Amino acid sequence: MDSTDDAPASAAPGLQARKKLAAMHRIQEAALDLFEERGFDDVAIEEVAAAAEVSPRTVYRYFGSKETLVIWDEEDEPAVSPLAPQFAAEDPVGALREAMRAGFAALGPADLRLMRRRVALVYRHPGIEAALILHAYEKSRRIAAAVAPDADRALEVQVFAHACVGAVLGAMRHWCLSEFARPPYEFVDRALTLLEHGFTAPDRKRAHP
Amino acid sequence: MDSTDDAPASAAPGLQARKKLAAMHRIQEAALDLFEERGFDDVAIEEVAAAAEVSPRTVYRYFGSKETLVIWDEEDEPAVSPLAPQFAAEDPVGALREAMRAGFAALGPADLRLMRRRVALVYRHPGIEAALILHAYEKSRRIAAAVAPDADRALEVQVFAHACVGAVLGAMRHWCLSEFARPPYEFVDRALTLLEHGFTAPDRKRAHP
DNA sequence: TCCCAATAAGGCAGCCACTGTCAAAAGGCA
DNA sequence: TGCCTTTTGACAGTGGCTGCCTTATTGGGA
Repeated sequence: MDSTDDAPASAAPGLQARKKLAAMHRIQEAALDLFEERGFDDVAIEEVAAAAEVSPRTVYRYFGSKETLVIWDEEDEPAVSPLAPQFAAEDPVGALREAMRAGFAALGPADLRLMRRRVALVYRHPGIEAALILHAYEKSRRIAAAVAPDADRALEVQVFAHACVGAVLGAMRHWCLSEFARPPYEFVDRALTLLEHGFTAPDRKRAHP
Repeated sequence: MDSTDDAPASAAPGLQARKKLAAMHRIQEAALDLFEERGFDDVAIEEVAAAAEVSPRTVYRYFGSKETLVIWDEEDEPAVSPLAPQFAAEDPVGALREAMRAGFAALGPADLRLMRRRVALVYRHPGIEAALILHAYEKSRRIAAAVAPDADRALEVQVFAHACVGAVLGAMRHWCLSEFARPPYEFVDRALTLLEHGFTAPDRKRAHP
């Protein structure tokens, strides 16, 4: 049905799809406002819906869960498949690093501000964090399955994927803990460098080199 | 009731604590039975409580959430602090490997059977998996904070901790996917070996292109 | 042995996340 | 304009989870 969009498939998302996307942004904005003001647990979906001027049912239809209101990212969905071939390359960590660098570089100031708000909420509420980690794990496993469909390497590739998720989420967490003092890519870069070198003896990298 | 443990608690867990632990085991057993029979989503806490002959309120008091009925492990709690000094050693992956090996070796056949049931349920239901991942992440962060309280190494240690969690969970997942054909430690061992070597070019380990 | 504090368990009422269903509305096409 | 597809909203219901209060159960002292 909608998968093979008509003539202007790639560049034209369709009219209704745009309206839906605009509504999602409006709903997420309203949700973040309320969550920051009164806390995630003390805001009912009904209030978010009222603030965004849609019905509660529509909020659930679009987002599926309360946590998704925070972790949803428009750029997140189409980025799955084109990433896969990158990881089949010689240097998968380098590919991920480059993808993250490009991703952050493409963000405008408004996008970055939005991401900060979302990250801050994620690490203030374990339930949201759990949803984010699971989301990242599943996404990484989809990529892993695309890279290595054969069974004997599946474990290795998946462990690598999980490690990447752990590295990126750890970086995001420390970006948040540092109160966003430095650009997020620096944290990701440090985390990924660690993955490359392996963990034989991380204590060697102690205070005085 | 089967409270046959009238013997004085040797290690000082207290009498009531023992009764509570016995009840928790009984409740978890009843929950696993029902979840396996009819699926996690189609079993209400009320039914679990009835099967275990306690009140629903007590189930929540003991476990806090429905997912915890599956992921709870008696051995899980005291194992936090004694693990920390191990990781400060020269070879943290080796320390984890040894801890896991010893942990699995200490399991009796009944324990192993219980773990298989729990793992199978975890990977059949994303919500339970999310709870388990979050639990593992938080535990790993507690250990990480104990190992490296200083701020500048915090990111590195946390990334390492997350990577370990990803490796172990990936191993558990493939243990489950293999239908528990081989001992679980083999999967953990393979996953941890990967962490040691780093991810500079895992494709080099390919079968034969 | 009995009684009394302290703690744990049960019962009850309620909130709210989430879902299925169906009717109303909006948009596209002749 | 009228028909048809898709989308949205309203309603009702399920069940996870919590706070509050009452009722057992336990342990200790007179």
